[in-house]
Amino acid sequence: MGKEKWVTMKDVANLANVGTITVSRVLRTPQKVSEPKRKRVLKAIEELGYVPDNTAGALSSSKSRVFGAIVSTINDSVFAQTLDGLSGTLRAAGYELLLTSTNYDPDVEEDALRALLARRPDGIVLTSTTHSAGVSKLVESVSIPVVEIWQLPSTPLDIAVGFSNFRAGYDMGRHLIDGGRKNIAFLGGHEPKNERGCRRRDGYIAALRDAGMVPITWPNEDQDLLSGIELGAAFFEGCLNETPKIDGVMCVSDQVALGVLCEARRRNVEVPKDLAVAGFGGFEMSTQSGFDLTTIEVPGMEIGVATAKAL
Amino acid sequence: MGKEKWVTMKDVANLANVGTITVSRVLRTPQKVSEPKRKRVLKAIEELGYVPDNTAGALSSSKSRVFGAIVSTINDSVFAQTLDGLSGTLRAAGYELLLTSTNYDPDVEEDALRALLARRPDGIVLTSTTHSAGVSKLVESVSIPVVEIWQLPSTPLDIAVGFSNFRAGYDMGRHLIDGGRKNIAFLGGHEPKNERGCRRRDGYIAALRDAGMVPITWPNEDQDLLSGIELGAAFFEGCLNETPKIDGVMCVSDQVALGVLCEARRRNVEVPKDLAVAGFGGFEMSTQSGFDLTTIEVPGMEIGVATAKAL
DNA sequence: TTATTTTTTGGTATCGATACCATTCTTGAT
DNA sequence: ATCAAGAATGGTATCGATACCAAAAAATAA
Repeated sequence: MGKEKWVTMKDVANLANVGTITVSRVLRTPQKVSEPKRKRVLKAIEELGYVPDNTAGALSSSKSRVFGAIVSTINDSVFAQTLDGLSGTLRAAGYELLLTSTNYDPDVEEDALRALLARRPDGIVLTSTTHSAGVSKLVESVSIPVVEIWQLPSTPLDIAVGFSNFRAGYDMGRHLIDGGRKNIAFLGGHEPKNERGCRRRDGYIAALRDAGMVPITWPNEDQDLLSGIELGAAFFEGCLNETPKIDGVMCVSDQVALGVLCEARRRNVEVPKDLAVAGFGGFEMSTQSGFDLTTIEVPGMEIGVATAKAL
Repeated sequence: MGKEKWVTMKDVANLANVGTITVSRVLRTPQKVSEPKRKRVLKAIEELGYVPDNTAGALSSSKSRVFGAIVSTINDSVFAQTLDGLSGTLRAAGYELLLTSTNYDPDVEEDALRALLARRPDGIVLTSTTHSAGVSKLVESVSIPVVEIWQLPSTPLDIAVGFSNFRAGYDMGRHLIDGGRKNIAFLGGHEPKNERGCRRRDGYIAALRDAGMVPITWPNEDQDLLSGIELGAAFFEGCLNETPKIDGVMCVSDQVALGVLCEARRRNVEVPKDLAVAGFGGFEMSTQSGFDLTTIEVPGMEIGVATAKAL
């Protein structure tokens, strides 16, 4: 067993002695079918173990009940939260999520988008806001909702759900300044691939400039590595070597911030007395006791849910 | 702009002055089409911005080029790694990943599976190994490959890729015993929903029994909360109150282990002098300096890749 | 009772691409 | 020059569900 063909709607219709269309209606608009027939059909479905074929349905109704999402990486707790929220909400509404990750590679984005569009999704979620010309063109030629999340772009393609990274960076900068820190550095975020991180850095720079302070950023060369704990430690080390009097650091992410905390401990730098550390992301660890880490929490779940509703 | 219908294969065929089937061949089996025609077709595709409709293709060829995955949660770095590997490998081969998360709820699994099957995927990936009768029945009636990952089940449904959680728990238990620890506790893992964690605990228990030691587990009541850092701290606190002489703890996950480390720091318990801490998962943080945490790394990426290859 | 509306039901065309078969065009061998 | 074998190409049926329209049945009004 297990090698038979799929049971079709016709099989169900035959067994229940009704037209195929009636079976379709039992599944999509049950209120339009009379009680006795509906029961017969449901019984037949149960008996045959019928599983509807959505690809066929999508073809004729041009409603695939699938949403496509393109994320830079799944391996990031905040993205993951967003996706969990998105996927849960969508499934509750009878939709499924088709997921693709690009690993921060914009070239991949276009391919991924093509592949996604080939499935004729009812909507698309993008998590980056700098798009190649090809991507923009594709998106424009499509008549389905496109939601950009995680950063409010200046020129949204269609719909956007999220928050301003610039603003987040600015606010955190102010927070440290208000806390009396004199030499505040920003770690990470020079990677041109991480658009959102760069925006936060820009916000930080603006905050310091507005306060008449000198921004210190590290690293200042193009950097291929993604943010991680090890990187955080390395960044901090490098930054300290250059500017030893740092008393506050703001990190592009919580992971980097944790790296800084580790390195600080190793060097016997007391947090928060000698050093204030700020992160970003609301990574679970950060909010837990034992660490003096200020962080900006991102309501990932909420963003996911809001996105789903927007669609 | 943006509101027209989709360009179809026929449009392309007309423009290029060939039959629709030729267009199809240019995309699927280019070597069967002569050079000049192929060029004409490609040019027409480019010009019209044609994006093939895979739902239609899936219908006629019964090959959807989509794989379905059901995971308990995306919000777990190891799952995320696995999914990243899986998705990347699949996309390279021209497949897409349809993702669903169940939040550890077995009732949801069956619904999710149904919804997935409705898309007629070419294969399915499951990350739990205890299935409801409905799930098993569905899987058996299907003639596509089903891969169970992350735990080797005693009676695999179809294909299984992964490792033995029991063995992992046993080995870690031995490791602590060999390290000279006398009072080793296992934290977490009593949640009946987390099958894999329970297996690791069983392994731990077996290791201690084999060494003539008394296993200590905590908590011992059913526990709905999932593993997290905060929980780790709470577990450790509770466990210490009951059995103060603990000198080694083994945690169901790295998150829990980190919680223990935080709590230990707060109580001035020195790690690893007074206390050895072991985790599970290869969570990035764990392997980083600043913490004396032994962990079992799970090659998530490799599992993902291996799974993709198995399909 | 008859006319009229409303509900229920089924037939048939259709969505867009691919499988299968038939046809035409090459190319090389005899 | 003639034929065979193979490559290139197109026509048509098909996948399984839904849209659309028409027919039948039931309910309501006159």
